[in-house]
Amino acid sequence: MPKRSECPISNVLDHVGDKWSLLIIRDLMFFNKHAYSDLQSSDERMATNILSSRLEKLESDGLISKQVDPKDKRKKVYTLTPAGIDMLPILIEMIIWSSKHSPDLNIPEELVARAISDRAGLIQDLTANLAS
Amino acid sequence: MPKRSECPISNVLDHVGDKWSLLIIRDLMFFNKHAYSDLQSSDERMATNILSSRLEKLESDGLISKQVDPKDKRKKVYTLTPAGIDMLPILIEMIIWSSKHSPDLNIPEELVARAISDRAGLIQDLTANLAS
DNA sequence: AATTTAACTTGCATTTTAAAAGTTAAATTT
DNA sequence: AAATTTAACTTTTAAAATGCAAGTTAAATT
Repeated sequence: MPKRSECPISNVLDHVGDKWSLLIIRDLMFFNKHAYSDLQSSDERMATNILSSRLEKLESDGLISKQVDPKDKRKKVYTLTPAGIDMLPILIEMIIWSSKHSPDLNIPEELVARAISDRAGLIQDLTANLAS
Repeated sequence: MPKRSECPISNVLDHVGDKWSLLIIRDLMFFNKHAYSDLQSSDERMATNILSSRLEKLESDGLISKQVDPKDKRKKVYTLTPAGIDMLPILIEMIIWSSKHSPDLNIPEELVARAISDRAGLIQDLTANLAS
């Protein structure tokens, strides 16, 4: 996706403005998924060709990186780059929005509680965990 | 878009997970645009049929509302609902992300500075402005 | 050596998008 | 009052993206 404007919001959407990319980032961030098959087995059931094309774009956009698993060379290990990790605050605000406006969803209550009462601490902890 | 899962992030994407919807919300939120023609004239140049379909979905999702302008009955006035206003923190985090990772963009420096140093105050002020 | 697993790619039908032109009702101009 | 312009769309059609199923390849396991 070419740059559509100078707008910082439009810019983020140029990277992750679709139904799937942020779910990949979510899985890498919150669920410790690192393999292609892990990502494919999420509840939203992304088609394999779409997953493939999104991983390719996220990697070329610098949000994720891909390495061969040294223990099993069939496997690829997908991880977030610093730019990908920095999407975390956006995801947290989405969680907060849904907890307020879609109370019908099954959202871990303690996560929401901490996101609201200790946002900075939560971001700090999750970021530290991802860096390691 | 039907609900894809119980995930709060997926849920937000079900509402605004495309390249355009959040730009409409941005224009209503930051640029005081309220008319169809205003929205169409943004830098990103959304096609008129897409704008129309997105406005329809955002309204049926409860993020915006539409009224006839009493002063000029040709005009419709689009405004954010409380749920739409509550997307603000998500947009702010996007601005912060872009300021950090796409420094080539022309982002109002004072906005970014305040978003970082006085997030709560900024949200408070913008929200108050939108409520009126 | 044969089978299974992981990570994809390919082919094709369906859906969505984009670009351009057309429609309708209300307001403005002549 | 009639003609023109404006605002908000809708329609049409081609191009692109999506979704589903099946197929491929290399590495690991049996």
